[in-house]
Amino acid sequence: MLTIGKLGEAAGVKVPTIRYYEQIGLLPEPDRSAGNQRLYGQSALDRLAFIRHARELGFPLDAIRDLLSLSDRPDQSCAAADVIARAQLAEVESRLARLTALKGELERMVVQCAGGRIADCRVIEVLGDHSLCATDHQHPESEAAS
Amino acid sequence: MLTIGKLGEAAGVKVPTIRYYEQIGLLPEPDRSAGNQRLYGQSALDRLAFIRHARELGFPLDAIRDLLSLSDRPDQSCAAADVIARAQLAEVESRLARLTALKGELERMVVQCAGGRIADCRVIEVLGDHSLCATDHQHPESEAAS
DNA sequence: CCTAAGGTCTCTAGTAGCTATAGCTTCAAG
DNA sequence: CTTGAAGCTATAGCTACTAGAGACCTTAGG
Repeated sequence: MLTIGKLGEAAGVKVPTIRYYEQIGLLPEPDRSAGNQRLYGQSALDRLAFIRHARELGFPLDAIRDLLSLSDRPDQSCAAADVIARAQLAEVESRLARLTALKGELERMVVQCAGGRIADCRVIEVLGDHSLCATDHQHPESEAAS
Repeated sequence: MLTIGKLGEAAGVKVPTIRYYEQIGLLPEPDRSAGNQRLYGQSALDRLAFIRHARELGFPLDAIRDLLSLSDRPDQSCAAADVIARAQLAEVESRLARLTALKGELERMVVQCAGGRIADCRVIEVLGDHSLCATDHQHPESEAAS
């Protein structure tokens, strides 16, 4: 049996994050010690490692919730899991495309900056005038994972 | 003079977002009509367009705040602006690298899924076992822009 | 001049995915 | 037995907005 600290260490997840996952129902409420401290077994560790790995791959918690409930029913079709993974892949690809365009624009901007006064600064100028841009860079929307 | 709706339309920014920018001090408090409605002039439009463009390029609001105050002092060196832009470029490059790794992993995962039962699903299996991964994909941290 | 529609006002709360703080209790080592 | 680390709950904060409630203003048509 692991305390929450040991569990976090084993799974590479911070302690408050584990409590947060429990709070939002991603992890079941564990048994408690006589002194009311959480105690976890192997299944909690497996589940938390799964969550962490999916987070690393950028899956949102809602998708992870679905994936977890799928993995709890091993006999069903994996089509649903495939759909979720493909959606995540599409999301990553679209973010990649936007970021690539941004990178080009930022590079152009930085390279052209001659290092003089603000009044001549290419960075400030480009920011103030979108028509100086090569692309139509639409907002890079994204998402985090710790 | 523009109402907040016209300003938003002209700059491509939603009305509540403009009020939000005012609230956090990115935009100055504008004059008001007799009926207490905000009225904006050209300078507000320029400033808002600058902000929008910088957001599209992924700059965080704090960086935009700095860039705006730099652009208000045209005679100073643009070194500081250059630093901010280069930091943003570095951030974008690092996100790109992480996303590229994620994309590879997700592709591997999806391609290997044979479409059978959950118990055999490569997607679920890989998520549950990080050692099946090719890379050490560290968390993709990111950031949004509308 | 009146009315109706649509724009604007303020304020509050919600989103994702945590992180941080305060003030307490429990546990393990010495 | 004491002390310091680790745990507990509860609340608030982070980014950058978005959504909603309920009231007020503005303007075009009749």
